[in-house]
Amino acid sequence: ADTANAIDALSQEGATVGGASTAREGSRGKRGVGTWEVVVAGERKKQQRRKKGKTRMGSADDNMNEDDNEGGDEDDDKGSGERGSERQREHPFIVTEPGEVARGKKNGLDYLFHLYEQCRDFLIQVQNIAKERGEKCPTKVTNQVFRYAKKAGASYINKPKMRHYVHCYALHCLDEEASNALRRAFKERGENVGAWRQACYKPLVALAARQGWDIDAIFNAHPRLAIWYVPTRLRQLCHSERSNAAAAAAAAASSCISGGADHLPF
Amino acid sequence: ADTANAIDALSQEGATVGGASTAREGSRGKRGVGTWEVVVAGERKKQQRRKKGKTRMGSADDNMNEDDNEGGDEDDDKGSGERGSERQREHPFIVTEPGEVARGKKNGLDYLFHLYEQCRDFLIQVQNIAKERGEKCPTKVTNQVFRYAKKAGASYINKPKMRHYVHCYALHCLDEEASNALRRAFKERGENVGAWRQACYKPLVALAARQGWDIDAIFNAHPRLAIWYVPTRLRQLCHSERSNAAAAAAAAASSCISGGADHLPF
DNA sequence: AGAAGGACCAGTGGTCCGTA
DNA sequence: AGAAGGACCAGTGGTCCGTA
Repeated sequence: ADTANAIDALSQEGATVGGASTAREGSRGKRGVGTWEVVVAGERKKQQRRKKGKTRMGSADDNMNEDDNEGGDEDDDKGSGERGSERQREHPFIVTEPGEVARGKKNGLDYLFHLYEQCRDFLIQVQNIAKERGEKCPTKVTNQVFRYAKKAGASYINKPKMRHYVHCYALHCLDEEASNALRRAFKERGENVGAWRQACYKPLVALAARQGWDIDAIFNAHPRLAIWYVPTRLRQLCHSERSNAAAAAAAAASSCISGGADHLPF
Repeated sequence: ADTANAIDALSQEGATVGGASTAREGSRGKRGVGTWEVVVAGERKKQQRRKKGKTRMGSADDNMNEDDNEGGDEDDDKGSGERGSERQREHPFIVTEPGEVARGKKNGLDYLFHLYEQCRDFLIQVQNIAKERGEKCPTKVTNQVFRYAKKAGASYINKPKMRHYVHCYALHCLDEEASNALRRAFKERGENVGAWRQACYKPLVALAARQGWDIDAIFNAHPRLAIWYVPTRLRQLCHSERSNAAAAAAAAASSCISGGADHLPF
């Protein structure tokens, strides 16, 4: 449901930002999640692939039949212009409301969340290949999945970025209302993405408090979230907040037992 | 049930092999699974600990309160004899019947399986510490667990050994009748441990065939087995055997359809 | 300044092979 | 020879910090 929503939002963004985007649509559209990529590709220069010496073999991320290397239905690394040019970075994110299109050289939060859905698609593909081959099958988005995504042409997906915003995606999955409200509030106040990202922790910790503090269980209970590692920072916040809550509860109980606040006041 | 059985068997073995074993019983017995260790310790020389330069901090395997470093209720590394002597290896395993005591400088298979139960105990301790501290909590017997076991004094537990025999333990868990029968047969024929170990694969693959070939699901469905990684070799055997079975089934269907065996006979 | 991501690092899963 | 396990190695999870 929200995936379709995100794609809708971006197809608009595509119309707004687009331009030279149709050129790569053929090769990118194959995976069925092509709409977003086109937009970004419109701004992105040809990436130079940095092949290391060794060619690893035998894992699900290799031997992607002909989707790898552009399949030949388009110009590939050598043979076209812009050979020496560095790959452009993705546009930075800005805080957008749900459904809102980012203007200028920016990306919106619907697009951010859509990247998580794409990673899920890539994971499912890696899992299917692994099962077919009788190899061990990842349950999480691992390095292997990021490598697979890159080989599949989704060069705008990378581990540091995805890990950076996992807890934001978690809030979006677990309490979309709260997530949407937070986005609107931070957009209104003109906050930057970093501030919004920081603010996502608090409602998540509150949610964990209501559900017994087990943040791993909370992630695992949600099918789209279960494939993501719980971020260290979120785990730490839940832990220390639980300790605080327990200490406060103990203090309250103690003051109750002693019949007032005049006995061991800390 | 079978753990108690194993411990019974060993307390006999202790009486047989024992001797200088009581000396370490105090420090080893703490964990409640001390009986086996005593036997082995009777033959083992003081181990010299090889402390590497860096002292890692902050994980559940560190800071074992005073169980570490022998707690001072006995002589520790420095200060007693046998300082320079190398640690003795464990006695090699021999094929024993269920309940049978290994004679001489050998260990029996009940003892082998007991080591898996001990690892499980160590995992549970590591998990409890991790939960307490709000750190990520292992679901499998990881390097961290082996490190913890070593620090807890169980120096006879090591990763290569445990991984080597996992599938033997799996058969013991999943079909104890078949496992026992195999042990008796191989003991009778005077086979060595390597031959018995190899032979454990076949009944496991047959069991997997009956349950839809998903060896991961089979491991995960068993509470004591779920904490062990599926051995690569076992996974490979299940995969290739499934392929063979599928090919055979296809050939049978094909010969059925063609009404005989005169059409594409391979 | 705020942000994206290449690249590094400590510790992992896996098991080989020098050892006894 | 058969077997135990120290120690190595490729690829992991995690994220810093040089880059734009």
